[in-house]
Amino acid sequence: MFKKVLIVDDLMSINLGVNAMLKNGYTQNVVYAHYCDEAILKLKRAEQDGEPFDLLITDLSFKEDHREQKLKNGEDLVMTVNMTWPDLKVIVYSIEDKIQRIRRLIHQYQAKAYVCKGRYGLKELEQAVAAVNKNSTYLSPSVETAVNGQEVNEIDDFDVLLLNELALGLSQDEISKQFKEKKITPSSLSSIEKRLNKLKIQLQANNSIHLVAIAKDMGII
Amino acid sequence: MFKKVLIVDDLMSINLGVNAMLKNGYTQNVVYAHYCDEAILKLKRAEQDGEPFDLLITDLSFKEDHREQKLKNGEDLVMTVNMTWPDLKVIVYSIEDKIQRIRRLIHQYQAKAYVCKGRYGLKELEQAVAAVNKNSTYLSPSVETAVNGQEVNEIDDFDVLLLNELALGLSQDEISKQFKEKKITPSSLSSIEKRLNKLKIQLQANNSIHLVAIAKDMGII
DNA sequence: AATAATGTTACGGAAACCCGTAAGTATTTA
DNA sequence: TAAATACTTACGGGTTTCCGTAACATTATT
Repeated sequence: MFKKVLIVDDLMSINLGVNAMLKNGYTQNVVYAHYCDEAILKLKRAEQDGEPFDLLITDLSFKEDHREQKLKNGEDLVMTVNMTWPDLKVIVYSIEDKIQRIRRLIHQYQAKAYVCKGRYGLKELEQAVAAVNKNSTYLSPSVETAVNGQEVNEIDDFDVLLLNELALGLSQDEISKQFKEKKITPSSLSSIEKRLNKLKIQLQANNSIHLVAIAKDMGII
Repeated sequence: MFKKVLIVDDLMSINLGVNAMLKNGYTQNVVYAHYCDEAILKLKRAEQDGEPFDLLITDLSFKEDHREQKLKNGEDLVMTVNMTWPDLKVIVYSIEDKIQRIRRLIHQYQAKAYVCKGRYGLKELEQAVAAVNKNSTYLSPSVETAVNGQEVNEIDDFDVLLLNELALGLSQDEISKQFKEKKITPSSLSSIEKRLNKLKIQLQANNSIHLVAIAKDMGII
């Protein structure tokens, strides 16, 4: 049983199903938030009142709105939550299926479960809640192997940064200079070439354009 | 009033809300399909039985499955429907917000309405159904201006083809040769360079990598 | 401490890209 | 039909990328 559960999702229709499931044996106290910023506020308030949440279920993608939001998406939210309330258990429930992003959520931001919205989404979410309730973790079968599989990729932060700059239209020379200014190593043109070459082999890209296209498809950038 | 409505969407939870809305004054006969191929079968069957559908509401993105599907996504479905049953009215209801794709759906495949899933999605969908019922059309406010606005872009099929080949990792020279084989004009390296140059100016890209990244973000490819 | 292994930087030449100019071809307009 | 316009192709040369080789620096191993 959970004492208090916070659900963050801007699409009402989905909340309904989740709510029914939770009320059916897992908790009596379900609170909703439709924006990430709103979620943070409710978490803070609950903490101040001495009745903190012990489970957070959140989507990843939120439609933008007229209201300015500090946290633009679920990944920002999970990151912030992990830094501020490291003990709060987090389940991500999203249509998103970019492996790299899911990896980040699980390994870097300590999310306890990741469930793909889909045909069997609700059923899987129920299993996820049960698992987290028992201090275990859960991953949708469709992403399980991909996330826990041996680190075939080994794409680190530097690689991601590099790919991002490339996708922003900077030349390799410009990236080199920029890295030197920001004291990011390695920064030589040669090293950048070498790193891109490694990535091209890993991701089986013919050239830099192909590389960025693949990286975008995989959700690395 | 509609005689028969087909809803295509693999996420049950969303269908519930839509169903409630429709039954509330628009139709008595709502049928569901969870796969695009299944939708086609039901459309054919209904036609054979002399009781064809007169409204189709569909999502765009479908999770893949163990079952092999000919039509992979909603865009394929809308295209096929438009070719096979040009009189069947189509409403697209999706989280997707890539302008170029929506443009294609409306102008090329004759979809009657496009509604963004979101905070006010159900409300907007209701307006869309009402509009289509009166032989009108409907677009979510958030995409309305973008779709109907003067063709700022002017990006044609050739441009899209070109960008696609580029994103697949072909060099400009390879693309030129391929176009010559396939009798696609213009095919000279020079023309391809020129066209890419035009696109870089239009989309404000620094180089080809940047160009492909932008095109992917905009949903052009 | 010496060696090995890995990571970073440097350099040179071939290939690809970028960009301007201009000639040739097709279409439109007067 | 002739002139004007737009489109396609060709070419040259500077820039960037690509790829191999190799020197230098740092870390790990024995």
